[in-house]
Parts: sequence; C-alpha cells; structure tokens
Amino acid sequence: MSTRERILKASLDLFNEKGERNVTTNHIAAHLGISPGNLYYHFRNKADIVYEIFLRYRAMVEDYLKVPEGKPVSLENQFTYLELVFDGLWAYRFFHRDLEHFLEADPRLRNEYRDFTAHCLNVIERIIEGIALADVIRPLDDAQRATFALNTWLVVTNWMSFLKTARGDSDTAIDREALQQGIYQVVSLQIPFVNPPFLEETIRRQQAYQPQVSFPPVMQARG
Amino acid sequence: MSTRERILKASLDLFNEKGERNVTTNHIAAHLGISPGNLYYHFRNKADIVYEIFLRYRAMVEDYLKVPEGKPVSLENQFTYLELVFDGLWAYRFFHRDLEHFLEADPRLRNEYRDFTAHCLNVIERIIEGIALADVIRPLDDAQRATFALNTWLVVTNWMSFLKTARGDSDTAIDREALQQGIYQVVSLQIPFVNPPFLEETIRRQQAYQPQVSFPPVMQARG
DNA sequence: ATTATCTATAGATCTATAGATAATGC
DNA sequence: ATTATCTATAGATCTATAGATAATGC
Repeated sequence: MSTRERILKASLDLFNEKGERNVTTNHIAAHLGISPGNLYYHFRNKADIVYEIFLRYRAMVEDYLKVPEGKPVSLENQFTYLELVFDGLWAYRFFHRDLEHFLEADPRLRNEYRDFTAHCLNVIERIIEGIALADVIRPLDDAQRATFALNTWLVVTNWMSFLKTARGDSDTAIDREALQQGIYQVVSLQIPFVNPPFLEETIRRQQAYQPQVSFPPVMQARG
Repeated sequence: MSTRERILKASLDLFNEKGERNVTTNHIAAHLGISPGNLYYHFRNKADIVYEIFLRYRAMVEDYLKVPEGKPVSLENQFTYLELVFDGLWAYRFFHRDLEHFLEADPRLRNEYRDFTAHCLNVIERIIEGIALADVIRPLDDAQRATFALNTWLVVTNWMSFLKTARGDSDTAIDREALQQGIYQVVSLQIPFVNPPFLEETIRRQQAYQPQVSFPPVMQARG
C-alpha cells in the first residue's frame, strides 16, 4: 500500500476512534511511524486528508445507492439499502461528527457536500417512489414525498450522534448492532403509509432491528 | 452585570457566532477587555464555562416545557411548544454543534445531558399523549409513542445542523425564520395520525412554516 | 533525474498559573 | 481581610516548511 493510502487509512481509523478534533497530523505520522515532514509531502494539511476521505465516502454511498428511476423497489431491496447506508455511516463515522467544522474550513468540501446531500435526498425520494410503485405504500404527492425523504435523511444521518450523546456512559461503546437500531426508527416513518397487504411483512422486518434493551433508557423525569 | 455573568454572556455570543472550537479563553477575555488571568479567576477552564451555559440552557428548556401529565394538549399549545423549543435551540445553537466533544471532555456534563435527553423524550411523549387526549390524533400504543417521540427529537435537535450543512453557501446566514421551517418537518411526522376533524387545522398551521423557496434546493443528481 | 523521506525548527497559539496590585466590604 | 484583577510567563502543542539525504525508475 502506498504511503498516501496508508495515511488515509490511518487518518480514517484515528478520526473514527478519537474524533478528528483530537487527532493532529503529528499523531497520524507517529501512528504510522513516518515523519511529519513525509505526511506533508503527501497532503497539504489535515483538511486535505479529510477531503480525500470524503471523496471515498461519497463514492461508496453512490455505489451503494444506485437506484433506478421509475422502477418498483421491493421491501427486501429497501432494507438492503438501509443496511448498506448504516454500514457506510459507521465506516466513516467521524465525518458527521465534525461536519460543520469541515465545511467551514474548506469551501470546496462545502460545495460538494451540499450537492451530495441533494443527490442523496433525490435517491431517497426515488426509493419512496419505488416502494409506492411496488404497492408497499400508498402513493404520495411531491410535497409529502420530499418531506418524508428529508425526515428520513435527518434520522439516518443523526442516529449515531444520538446514540453517543443520549445513551453512552463513557464505557458503553457503540457497536454496529446498536447502530442498526436506527433502521427501526427509519422504518417507523413509513409505517403509516404502508398498504395493508404489506403491513405484516414490514413490521416483521422492522422488528428485527428493535432494541434489545428498552430504549430510551427508563429513567424518571428530573425534578 | 458581574464579571462572571459577562464572561458567560460573551462566551455564548462568541460560541454561537464562531463555533466553540474557534473561540479560546484568550478570545473571550479580549472580547470583554479583561485579562486572561481574570477569566481563570472565575472559571477553571473552558469546559467549566460550557457546563454553566448548559445549566441555563437546560433550565430554559425545562421552563418552556412544563407539560402536565394526562391532560389534553391543544394544537395551539403544541405549536407554542414548538416555537419555544426552536427559539431555545437557536439561542444556544453552539451547543449541539460540538455536543459530542463537550460530553467527551466533561463526565459531569455527559451524565446530566443523558438525563436531560431522557427528560425531554418524556415530555415529548406527554405532548403526544396530550394531543391524543384532545382527539387531535388517534391514540398510540407505548411503542408507537416512544418511536414517534424519538423521531421528533431527532428532527428537532438536528434541523439546524442540516440547514447549515446542506443549504449554506458560505454567505447564506441562517436566520430564525429558516430555522422555524423545522417546525414544518416536525409536524409532518404527526400528520398520518391526525383525526379527520383536525386535519384541516393541522395542515393550515403547518403551512405557516413552509419554506418560501423550494426546499431542498432543486438540483440535478450528480453523474 | 525524480520521487520519497527524514531532521530540525521557526513561528504561532493556547492553557493555566504565580505573584503582584487594586478595589471592595466590613 | 477579602475579593477581583492584571502582568508576565512557563510549558505544551501544533502546523508547516527548508534543506539534507535516501530510494527509485529510466
């Protein structure tokens, strides 16, 4: 693996584990056993590394979400999309955590991320259209579909942050399993629109992602 | 105003405007025209300032959301709650932006924020029960209500971040008006449950928060 | 010849404190 | 006497580069 690749890999690992804010270029170089000077030979600065990683993140999502327009989408396919997306979010979990900072620091990234969001929202709308074409849910008008897609996006992209902030005692690490409980939440958004013949299957599939422990944690209201 | 209060006020202003990450204790002191030494006389460090601000944020939200249990909640009241909460999020908008960092840096804050989230989810559930008691929506079972409350929380707390990341060209500042478009999204979550006699009024009230410009921005999918 | 890497370091911060001084309240 | 404030600074980083050296590919 080229040094450039190793830097990207190490950066992603360290960012995910410790948070980008807590990882300096020195840390990355030390982690790889290379000199800081060498790192700067391959990347102008940390923002440059983040940008490179974003490109791969985007490529992965766009690869996962190749949804043809105007074609039915089965429930099975929809759940596959959800699993893939949550896996992707997990693999690049540092990214959303400090997203605002990244976009503020790099205008190029800001523009491309804006377009990326718009693209993702389009794809989500296409999936919603697809499950309507498959008669899984009733047809929605444009405004309903856009609103639904946006709520889906908000739940998907912020589920992990919710887990980390609302749940974690410092010890409780978040694992992929806990993460996928987000799928339960996402599917709940479409339940009201599901046509009766598909309701049982939808709920059955949804239940597979239900929290094992009661969630949110049972807790008395504060005085 | 005491120096301590002035430090808190200046910190909140600067954090909101520039992001906590970009504001050092030196900046805060300079902004107030006091010495760094003086600032450290009043607060042990920046995390201490953030914690103090959190206490006020929490007090404000708990003041806004005094929802009695088992009593009907009118649509009007529900919209009042929404407006108050979005105003509160706006006033302390720096907080959610770097929340994960704050919780990681301060175990005390982590614990109290976890409880605070649980409390807020309880209140949201109470509001959902309340509008069901007022016949605005059909009754929901416990699991449905918890899931609905959690989705509401996710949309409410992350709406601002979405605006900043998905929308902003660097110039486009986010104002309170744009922020309140989040209310449109939140209300859309309950539309499927609204009883017919209240549907027209709910939608009418919701429309008041509809985006003026088409949103999300019209944009062709990326190749 | 070009590419990759290392050494060494300048310059810029930032945090947090010690110790001196000023202001305030009994 | 106590509280509030300032001056000055030590110590810890971190970024990013210059310049030397090593490795690689024609």
